[in-house]
Parts: sequence; C-alpha cells; structure tokens
Amino acid sequence: MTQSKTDPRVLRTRKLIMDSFIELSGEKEFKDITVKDITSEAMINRATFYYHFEDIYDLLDKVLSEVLLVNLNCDVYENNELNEAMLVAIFQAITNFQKSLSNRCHRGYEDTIARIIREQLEIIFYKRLLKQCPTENEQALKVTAVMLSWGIYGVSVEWSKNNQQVPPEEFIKSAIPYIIAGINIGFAKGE
Amino acid sequence: MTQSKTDPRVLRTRKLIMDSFIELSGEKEFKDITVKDITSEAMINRATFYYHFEDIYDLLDKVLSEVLLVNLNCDVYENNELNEAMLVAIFQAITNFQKSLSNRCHRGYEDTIARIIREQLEIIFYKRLLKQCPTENEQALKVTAVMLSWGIYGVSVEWSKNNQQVPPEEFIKSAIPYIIAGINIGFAKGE
DNA sequence: TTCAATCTGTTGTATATCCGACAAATCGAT
DNA sequence: ATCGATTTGTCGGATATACAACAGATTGAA
Repeated sequence: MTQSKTDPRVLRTRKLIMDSFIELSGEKEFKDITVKDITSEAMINRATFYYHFEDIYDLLDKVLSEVLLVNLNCDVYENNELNEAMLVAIFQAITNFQKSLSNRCHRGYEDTIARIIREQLEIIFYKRLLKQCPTENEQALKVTAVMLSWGIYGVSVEWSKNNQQVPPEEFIKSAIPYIIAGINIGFAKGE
Repeated sequence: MTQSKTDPRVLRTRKLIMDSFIELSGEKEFKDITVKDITSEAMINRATFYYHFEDIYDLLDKVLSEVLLVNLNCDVYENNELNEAMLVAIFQAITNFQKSLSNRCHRGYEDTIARIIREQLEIIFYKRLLKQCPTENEQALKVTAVMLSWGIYGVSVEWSKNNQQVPPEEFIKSAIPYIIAGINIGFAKGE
C-alpha cells in the first residue's frame, strides 16, 4: 500500500527528530527552535537532519501532516463513504488537532499550519471522491475537494473563535446538509 | 575518565538492546529468550546484535554488571574510604539488586548471576584498595578483594534465604567489625 | 554601522547498521 | 533415531549516520 519496506534506520531517525521537535515545541516558540536544538535533543548528527528534511519548515510541514493524518486515518479508512458520519469524524479530528497542537505552540505560524491542514484535507477528500465517483471528471472532483477543504477548515476556525462551548459534532452538523447536497447536485453518486 | 567519546550510534543501539532484554526478561524466562526476540523488540538487525555482544550470555553479563554498577557508583564514589558506611552502602546495593532483578527472572541462572556480581564486587574492592593502600603488595590487595567479594556476597545470600525481615544495613553490621579488622591486620592503612 | 557569535546548508570520508544468505547447531515431534 | 523447523554465528556488499570543516546568512550587542 504505502511503501513496501523502509530502512529501519530512517524510521528510527525520523521518529527521533519528530518527537524531539514536538517536545521542544512545548518548551519554546517555533521561531526560537534551531536545527541544532532538535538534533541534540534527538542525539543525532546535524547533517543527518538535512538528509531527511530540507529545512525546519519542511519538518514542521511533515510533523503537522503526520499528526493530523494519524488522527484521521483511524476513523476515515474504516468508513468508506463520504457521508455524514465521516464528515463529522473529520471535523472532530481537526478540532482535536487544533486544541492539542497548534494552540499551545507555534505562535506566529498559524497561517502555515492552516495551509498545511487544508492541503491535507484536500488530498484526503480528493482520494475519497476519486474512489467514490470513478466516472466523474477529475477536474470537477478536484474543485469539489478544494471547496470542501476550505469550507470545513473555515467552519473549524469559526468554532475555535466563538463556539468552543458547543460540541464539535453538534456544530458541524448544521452545515452537513449543504455539503452533501452540493456533492450530490454536482454529480449524482458515481452515475 | 572513561573513554573520550563513543559514537552516538553505538550508545543508542546498545541501549535499545539492553532495554529490550530487560523488558523481555519480565515477560518470560531467560532460557526462552532468543536473539531474534531481542533484536525485533529493539527494532535492530540481528547481525547488529553480534556486532556489540558475543552472544546472549555476554549480554546478560553486561546488563547485570551495568545495572549493579549504576546502583553502586552513586554511593561508592562519594565516599572515598573503604569504611563501615561504604560497606553498608555496597551491601544494600547488592540486596536491592537481588530483590529487583535476579529474583523475578533468570530462573536457572542464579549461578551465573552470582558469579557476575562477585566479579564486579572484586573489581570495585580492588580499585578502592589500590587507591587506599598504594604502598601495599598488589598480590595481597588482590587476595583481600577476592575474599571481601566472596564474603560479602555470601552474607547477602544468607540474608536472602533466611533473614529478609531484618533490614540489610542491620544484617551486615554484625559482620563489619571482622571485615575491617581483617583489612587492618593484613596491612595497616597504607603504612 | 561594525564586529563577533551563532546558525544554516553542504560536502567528503569513515564507520555503524542493514540485508540476504549461508552452514552448523539445537529443538520438537513422530 | 530421524526429519523438518528454528536458532545461532558469520560473511560481503549496500546504505544511513557520524564527524569535521567550510562559506554564507542571520543575529545581537557595542
């Protein structure tokens, strides 16, 4: 499915780097974290960092993607239809993620984080739509995925700002009928 | 003091192996633990195990030594005289060690474990005596160290068998006068 | 501004680890 | 006692990581 086999050394090292980065993120702001900090926390050589990541922004990118994806994959790949339950699950994953990670650290990088989350959502939606509507025009699916990712992420921002007392699953439900309708109007379930 | 610098890779790998071995020792008996078990728990290649250890007995040897030494070094290297307080501390380290590790696992390897502990004790005593009595005949110091290590270990076995309700520091105290006397008769404090 | 100090990426070489394969040894069941 | 299955140690070739050094960029204080 993913890649057949990866050298265990790279798995170990990548994990060491990512864990160290997450650890340091809890201690100080992103802008104050240097590559040296990360590699000495991880007890690996600084050059090895650059063997795995282009720079510290690339690391941020991959860490965020991975953390978000871990939350998502569990729920998403059990259901296989893009229905109400799945959308609720995704929305919850996003709000969980925002509560756990992006709030407590990375001040000043909210925009970067937002972009990464949206990109990940877009990828997930697109894959899902492709599988669900294989006969449909790919361009149309792409546009739908973009719209969904921006739209749902926007709702999560709104929830963070003004409605954290409402349970996320509750909050998203009021938007779901529009979403489902939008999908079904565009192209009626793979027909 | 020890060695100037060791490659961080070997530190990581040795720790992974030793930790995995200790972990597995809690789950099953020593005789049922294979090298494959250890290396797959540690997520390292089996060949790498043999790069660090001769075989699984060598690993047992080093793990026991290291665990025991960790207990000892804290206490021993603060005091620098081989006096009553230090002997009590050493005895406590041994009984602690026996309670924590050798009882719960490694059934059937008590003799091996006993030998390893005695060897370690002998090394520690010899070093200490050398520093304390630099003018004395080395052969005499060696003999004293051997006698001390066997004797004190024997007392700890006796304690384990029949007197665990007595506090170790209490138990060893009754033997200490003889020990100290023995040292001082043989060669009067480095004169 | 200027200067010193730190940080960033990059490179070449040495070495630890991986991987697959192998023969010999050991184990367990028939 | 025999046979298949596992384990043990070992090896050679491939690859990831360590290390030291470097020039350029960035930072922070005088």
